[in-house]
Amino acid sequence: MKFTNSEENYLKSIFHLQMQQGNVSTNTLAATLKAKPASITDMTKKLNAKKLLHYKPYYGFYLSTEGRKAALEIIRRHRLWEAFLAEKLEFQWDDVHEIAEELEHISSKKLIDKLDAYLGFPKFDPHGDPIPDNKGKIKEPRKISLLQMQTDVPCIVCQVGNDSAELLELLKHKKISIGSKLSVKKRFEYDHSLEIKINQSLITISNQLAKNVFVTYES
Amino acid sequence: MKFTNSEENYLKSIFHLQMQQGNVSTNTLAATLKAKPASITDMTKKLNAKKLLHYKPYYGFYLSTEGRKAALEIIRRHRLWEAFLAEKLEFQWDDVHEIAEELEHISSKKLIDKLDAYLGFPKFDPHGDPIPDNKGKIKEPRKISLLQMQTDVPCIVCQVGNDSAELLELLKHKKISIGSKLSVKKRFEYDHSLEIKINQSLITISNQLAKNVFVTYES
DNA sequence: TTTTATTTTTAGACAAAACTAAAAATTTTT
DNA sequence: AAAAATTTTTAGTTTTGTCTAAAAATAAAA
Ligand SMILES: [Mn+2]
Ligand SMILES: [Mn+2]
Ligand SMILES: [Mn+2]
Ligand SMILES: [Mn+2]
Repeated sequence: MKFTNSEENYLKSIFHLQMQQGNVSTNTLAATLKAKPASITDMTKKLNAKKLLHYKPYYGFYLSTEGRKAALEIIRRHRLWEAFLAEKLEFQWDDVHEIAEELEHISSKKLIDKLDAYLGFPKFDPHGDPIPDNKGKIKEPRKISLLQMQTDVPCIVCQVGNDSAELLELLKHKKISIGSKLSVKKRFEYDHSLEIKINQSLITISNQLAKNVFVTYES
Repeated sequence: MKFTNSEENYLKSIFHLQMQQGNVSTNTLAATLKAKPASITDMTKKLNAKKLLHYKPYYGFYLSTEGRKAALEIIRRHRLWEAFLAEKLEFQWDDVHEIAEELEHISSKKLIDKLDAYLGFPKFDPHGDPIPDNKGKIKEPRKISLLQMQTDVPCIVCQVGNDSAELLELLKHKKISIGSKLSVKKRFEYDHSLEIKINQSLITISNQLAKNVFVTYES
């Protein structure tokens, strides 16, 4: 699918914010894009209609699988161009970002794959950020502790914090294992415990346990 | 000064039309830009207000000194990117134009001058068209259309009339490219087609094609 | 020199992407 | 639980670039 420059900038910013915090709010996105909140709502509705993100009025939004895929393509283009500017054209590393902001919107797949090959398939951009490959895969596996995971986003357990018998026993008892699909439903401020939905039922997880369960977004 | 993509496309097209004919008319520009005449009038008035062209309602228009300077910068960017795509990224010559149509709008002067240096300050793009230097100077080659070329004189293809996909496809099929050595062997009065010798074989070329193939004498 | 055809311009509409100002929903504080 | 503060959305405008349909100007034909 082909997007406008503006749509692409939104997708990219939402992706980045999502990496840091969980759910993205209208105001934070407005701040990073240097736009007014009203403009964010407008575009958010448009991206929602295109099924690029999940949006519930007043409760923020997060990218859909589609949207995440698109964002990764844009990030790939951005970082490959940054690599080109720095390595081939001898730009300083603090000088490449602005130009890459424009180059990233040129969407020819052939162009980007050829550029990638020309640069020798670099894994990182000049700032050390990983460059997604042509399948959208990033070198570093993207894992988040359940504590960081935003609510209501389906995700998959991919790693546990350690191999202690006690931890594994508890996980086994709660029927959580690598590959389990779940989503965080609620957080309690009192003891920082979470309620998660797994296997069609709601269960409670302590803060200590959540800290040691790592998930990735559903692919 | 900074222009919108649309303004730049208009400036470029007007420049090219001006090279062929003299004054540019609303309808011809509409045809080359694949837009409606009403749109041309709108943009023409805007460019006139910005003093980029001289415009007299109902009597066509032509670029001002300012406008010509801007057009040459865009053409410089376009052709440098085409050179980059062909030489560094190994694109075919009939495959570079479309992508350069987008790249040409990235206006960083530093980027273009660095790209120019990286390519070794090329004088011609993959289609044999001259690349303006960073002062806007073009080095015009001494060239003759195949139509004007006398028979049995060896010559070298140095330029094609335009970058249209259809023209390039036909040239590719006939194995004619920049640098090809050939000589005109025969002309036919009936349809003004020619027979030329190229790669040790005789092939037929239509009048329309010959008009758009330019050659220089062998040096 | 009228009439007809063509070209060009105007008038009005539309979509995209932004904005301001005001209303509505949510969150926080009292 | 009510009031105040904050966040988010809606409503209405603006700019850019395009379009269609109709009017006006110019060019060509009769
Ligand atoms: Mn950008
Ligand atoms: Mn970077
Ligand atoms: Mn263009
Ligand atoms: Mn060219």
